[in-house]
Amino acid sequence: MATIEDVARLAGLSRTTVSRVINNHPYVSEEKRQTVRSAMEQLGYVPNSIAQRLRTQTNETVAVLIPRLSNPFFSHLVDAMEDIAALYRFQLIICQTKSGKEREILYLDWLKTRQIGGVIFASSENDWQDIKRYQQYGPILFCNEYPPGTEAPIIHLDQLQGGYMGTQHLIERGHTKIGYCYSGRQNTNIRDRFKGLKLALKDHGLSIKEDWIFKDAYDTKDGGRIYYEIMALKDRPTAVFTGSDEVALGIIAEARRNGTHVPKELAVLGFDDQPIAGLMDPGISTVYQPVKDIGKMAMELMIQLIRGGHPVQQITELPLHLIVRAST
Amino acid sequence: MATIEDVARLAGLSRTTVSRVINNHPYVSEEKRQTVRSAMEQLGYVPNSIAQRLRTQTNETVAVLIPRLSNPFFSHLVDAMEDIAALYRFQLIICQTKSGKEREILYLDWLKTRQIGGVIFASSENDWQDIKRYQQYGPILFCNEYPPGTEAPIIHLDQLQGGYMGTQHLIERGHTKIGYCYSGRQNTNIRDRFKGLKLALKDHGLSIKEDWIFKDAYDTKDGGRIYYEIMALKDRPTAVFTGSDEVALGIIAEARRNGTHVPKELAVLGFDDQPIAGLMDPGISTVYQPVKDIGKMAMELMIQLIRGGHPVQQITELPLHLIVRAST
DNA sequence: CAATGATATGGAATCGATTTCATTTTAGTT
DNA sequence: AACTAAAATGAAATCGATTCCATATCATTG
Repeated sequence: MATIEDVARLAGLSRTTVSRVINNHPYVSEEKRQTVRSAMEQLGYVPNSIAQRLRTQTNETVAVLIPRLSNPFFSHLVDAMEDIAALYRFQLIICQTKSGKEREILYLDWLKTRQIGGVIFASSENDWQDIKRYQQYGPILFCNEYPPGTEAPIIHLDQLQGGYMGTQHLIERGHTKIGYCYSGRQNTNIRDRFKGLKLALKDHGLSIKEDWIFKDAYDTKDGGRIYYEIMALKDRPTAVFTGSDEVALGIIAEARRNGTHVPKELAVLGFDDQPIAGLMDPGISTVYQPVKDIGKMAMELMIQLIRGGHPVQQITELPLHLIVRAST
Repeated sequence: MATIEDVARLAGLSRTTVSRVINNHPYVSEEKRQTVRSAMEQLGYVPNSIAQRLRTQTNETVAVLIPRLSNPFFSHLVDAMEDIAALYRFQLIICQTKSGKEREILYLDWLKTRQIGGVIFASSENDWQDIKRYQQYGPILFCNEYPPGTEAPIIHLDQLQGGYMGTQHLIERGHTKIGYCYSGRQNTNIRDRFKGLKLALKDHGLSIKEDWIFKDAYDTKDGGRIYYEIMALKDRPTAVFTGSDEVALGIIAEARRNGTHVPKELAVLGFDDQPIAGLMDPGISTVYQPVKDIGKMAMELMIQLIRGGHPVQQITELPLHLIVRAST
């Protein structure tokens, strides 16, 4: 591998001049510039970016922490982030935390050892106080989810508004007995969404029964189980606000198998607007989250911060959109 | 940020000794070892890995080139790769090529500039000759797809066997008029799969009509269109082997809407075994690809190569599995 | 007791770039 | 022609580690 030294020698000039040519600095005569260029060409020289990073103390790599990539929400989020990163020639490192506290810290340590320039949390299990101490090593920001008390830039979706909007839609369709499913995990997003639901109910003089709240709702299988749990109730909800399209799909599939009409006997509202939602028959009404938008915004901001911007404790909140199909 | 120099000064020892402690080298007395340890502790010192990389000329980061992350096949593949990378404390960099030749080369240049230690191609648009020249800068291997003539390690799925197996299944179900859909792109995988189909037909004294080959089949929408194309034919296939579950889903959905019975009037075989395949009613028969397995194997091999293994021109081929549901 | 090998430690070179500072050359002004 | 500012160039320091080589101490052995 040719080094800057080799180029300098071949060109009969100093390393300084070669460096100036590489970095397009002024005060190099056109003649020498050409000499250097051809020497670089001849040797197939490219600057060693590790050496550059060490010298300039910059690191144009961003780590993104997500629970797992096979979750479509996160793969779409990272997809959008990578587009922006590539645009600025930044590198994007994938870190799957598997929702583990220790894994998160493991990846944060990469910030400490200067392996990466900044960290975007797309989900987080640790408390803010434990993450905070890493801020001194580089910019940290949150996209989508964030721990309570976060003192760092946050770009997220207005889950409260999403919960409110979805619930209001069900109420407008004439439902007064509305059920709710959620994963059972407690994070800001899930909490806010539930707050939105309760707020909408309250604003319309309604409330939710304890029996109508279903936990551990992650996938289609859970949806199937929840269908039976609903049917087993004496006082049943006539509509369910599920936390995900998968769960909605599970409920709808089981309902069909058992001859329960959707939405007449049971209305089902999904969340996410994943491809399946539009393809099912009946199509699943759902709440669309502008994932790509927050992904792009987060990466844009991160790049600015790494390039020397000042981290402002700013909160950006994007609205969710209701997509009405046939299931409600 | 504390440097090794600071630690040495505080401990009253040389940088050499501190380095020896960091790297667990012998010939350091237990006493000094403790002195160094506590100095490191006191200063909150961690070695700068950029400096380490420069000095040791090692780079424990791997770039994975995929068309796009929102394609579930690739997000699952990368998921598996990241698990292994994390295990060895390697970094995984995501590179979405958007199936663009130039983008591929852009990322390959990162190998040249030493930003990354090795590259895994999960798909590739460039010819082998154009990729070959980058081998001198670090290990390159192919996982899933590869250009003809590749002289690098390949880990892939036996698409020929997959095509054969799927076709044989349809023949066993009594079909003699079998249609085929594919993306229209030409890569080794798609070609091999088609070869498998033709081979199975030939072995049973059958053949395919030009009219029964449908191109530009990427998603559900295309599936819908293809359904009508099939129905418009005078001499119709009674079964279709689609290149993806999405396309199969599109055909099935449109068939149902038009009262065409699946599988009686038209049998549909998918590919990939994506979650929807099992959830649909009727469930989609499909060909399952052990994606996680090739992902893990590829990353294991890459790490060995980066650690100084000898790249052998080896080809690892994993079999596909048939999953029979209700659509065939 | 001298010779030898194992253990411990540090000085200085090195990895491959950028940048400061000093020096020389050129161009412009009076 | 003399003077000054701008342009061009290079020597050497620097980023933060590792490692080669030299040297010093210690224990062991014949």
